[in-house]
Amino acid sequence: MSEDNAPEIVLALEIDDPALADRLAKLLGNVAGLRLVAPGEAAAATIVARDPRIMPGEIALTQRELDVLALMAEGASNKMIARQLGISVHTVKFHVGSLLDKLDATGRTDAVAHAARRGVIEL
Amino acid sequence: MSEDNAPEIVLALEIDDPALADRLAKLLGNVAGLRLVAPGEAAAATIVARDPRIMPGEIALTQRELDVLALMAEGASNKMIARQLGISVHTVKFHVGSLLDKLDATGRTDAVAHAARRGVIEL
DNA sequence: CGCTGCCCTGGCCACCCGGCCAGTTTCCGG
DNA sequence: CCGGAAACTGGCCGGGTGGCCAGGGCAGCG
Repeated sequence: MSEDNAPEIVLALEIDDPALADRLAKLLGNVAGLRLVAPGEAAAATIVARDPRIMPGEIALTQRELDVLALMAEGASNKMIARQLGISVHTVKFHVGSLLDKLDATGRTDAVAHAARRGVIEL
Repeated sequence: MSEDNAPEIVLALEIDDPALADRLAKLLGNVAGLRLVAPGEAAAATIVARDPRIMPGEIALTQRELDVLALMAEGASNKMIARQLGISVHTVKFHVGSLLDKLDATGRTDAVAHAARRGVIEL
């Protein structure tokens, strides 16, 4: 009593591997209630290539470092971060230094990029 | 002669909306050749919530700006970028300035973050 | 031929960044 | 009680960054 009134779920397929994409398209094409996206159409969900959750070697960041990192990703300067967190610029630099170290980055831009790549933050 | 020997495709589900996730899980559970991921298992593909292709308002970046942007995302300094592209630091600054303008960013870190968000570059 | 856009370069300067030194407090576990 | 880790603060300084000024060349277009 709930299957028939639910609208179709529109799925987009974003797979580089042609073989896998083809098999998925075949399999999903036969499922009632499911439909693959039409060109230009907005999809409810997308099937992407590989599992983004596998990230071996979790980075151990302290809470404060995460705070600083998040603001860095917003493009905030050290001064802005200091104001935002209610701490001194020196302390911000201290945490940024730790982040550069832990994330193996050469600068704040590199740090944000690395963090985003490893799933530590979400852009 | 090719269907039966193909291994099952393991799919991970990463949907915030519980209702949508539930409906998808039900639908996909009945499909032969498909299997949802087991906890801790690596998936061949993942179903994510939104359609990543919706990015209204394409940013018009010149080729040179894309070059500079890519190197910026790698954490390269202006001097490094200049060496890499065989141009002067001043020219790099010029392109960086244009990027900050077009991407509506306050600094190079912000520019990379914005570009990544809008799909201009891939981290 | 002018106009426009892109690419390139120089100098100058205020500010920011990252790395170095030093110190403090708090809290948790051995 | 005495580490150790985390958080916090200060000064100093070389180099990086971003914004401003000024130019130049070279392609395509009306």
